[in-house]
Amino acid sequence: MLTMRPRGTNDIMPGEVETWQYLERQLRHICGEYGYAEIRTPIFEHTELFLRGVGDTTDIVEKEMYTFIDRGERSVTLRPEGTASAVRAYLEDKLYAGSQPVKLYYTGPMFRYDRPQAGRYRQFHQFGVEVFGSHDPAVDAEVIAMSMDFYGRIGLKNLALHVNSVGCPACRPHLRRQLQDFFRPRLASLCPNCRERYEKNPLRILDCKESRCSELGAEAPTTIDCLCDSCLTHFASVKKHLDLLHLPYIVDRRLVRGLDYYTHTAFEIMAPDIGAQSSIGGGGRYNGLVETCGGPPTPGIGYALGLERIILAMKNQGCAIPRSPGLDVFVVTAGKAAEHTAFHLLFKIRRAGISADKDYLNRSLKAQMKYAGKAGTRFAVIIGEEELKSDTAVVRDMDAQEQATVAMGEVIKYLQAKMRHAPRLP
RNA sequence: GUGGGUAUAGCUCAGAUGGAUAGAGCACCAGAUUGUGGCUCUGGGGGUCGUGGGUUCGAGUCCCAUUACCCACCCCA
Repeated sequence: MLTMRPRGTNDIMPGEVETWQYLERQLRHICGEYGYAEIRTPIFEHTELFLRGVGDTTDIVEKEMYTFIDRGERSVTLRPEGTASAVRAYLEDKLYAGSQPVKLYYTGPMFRYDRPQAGRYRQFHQFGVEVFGSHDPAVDAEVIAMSMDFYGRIGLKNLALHVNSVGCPACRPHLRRQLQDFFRPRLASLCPNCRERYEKNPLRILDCKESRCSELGAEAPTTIDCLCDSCLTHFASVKKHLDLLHLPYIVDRRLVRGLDYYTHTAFEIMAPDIGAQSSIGGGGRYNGLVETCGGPPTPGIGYALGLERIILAMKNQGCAIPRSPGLDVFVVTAGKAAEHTAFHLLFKIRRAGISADKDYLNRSLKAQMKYAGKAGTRFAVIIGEEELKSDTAVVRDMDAQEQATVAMGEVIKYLQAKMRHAPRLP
């Protein structure tokens, strides 16, 4: 146990972490372009926030939360998603009092106690955005388009964008009644799960993956059939705005999504070839959530994407993932006498803004060269007895296999000139 | 929470029907006429065979349990 990480968690090691940094860089960049500001909320919150915010009949709350009692006997929970915290912060820090809309983004680890599987972990990482304070369907389209824009920039292809409207408090009861009327005679044929859903949340039956249920549900009235006029208008406008951007989408009448707080627009992005957990992002509008959490009636919309699944999809699609460049310089010593001079030079090189390292294992010249070569270092700066005597250093270009003897005082200038005239190829 | 598969060196894996000092490739380290990397050659260090029980004269190999990983259900990112 001592040397094993907890189930469903991952170490992101050198070699892999560069991919994460790359994605985080791209995400921050795109947020800047779209006018979203970063928010950093705690990784744990009072349990009641998620009970209220996520919905206490959801799977997340019913069986997936990491909840514990702290030393002050408060029940706290490792966040299973990001929206609830954003809403809490919006209220606690009174962002509703400032200019609207408020456009936020966040990224970081989320926690759900679930059985690990391809693309599913107990600690996983999400990036998400939330927009508070606007009813405008164009915002729905912006949020959707922003996610699609991001996927495109990192080179993901063959994605399917599913959109739907799940209605509002005005049309939900109507839909609920229609669905119950429809399923009542077929109740016996539904899976046990869906028999429960019939009472608690018949909408979710449409989302069931059991083949029997989905066959039965094929003829069922869907959310779209029961939408009120304002919902229909809103949905039409969202689609119109997506059309304006030439964003292809599939109207998926069966798309419901598992969190209770969604109203109006719901959407999900699916990637092929990453296993059964094919959703790489999703979101929707949650006009009632802020009020549910004790705030003023405030419209909101957001989405979240899973970084692990994005990376999985990128690997499977062969997307280019930038590698970190090697060191610029490795300072090599031949003989112990040169150690002091080498150490001093190493720091002068670094202070000049050139990345550099040296051997700390007392290795032979040959071994140091080998190490430098393997690490992809651009230059070796070699100091031995002869160089000490003449106050010089040998600067070797590892790729070009050329070297020159340079006066010690000129080494940095020489390196800078070399790097300027022949920048390293990626 | 349910089901299936896997677990042997740092990595990828060999090790029929139980009986060698448990192997290979890659990686790592050191050498190849004593100050120079990537190729080649030679040599070397490394494994309580996931863990704990059991069967047996004898278990990496069979049985049970346990843990982890992989995959699927479920759900979702």
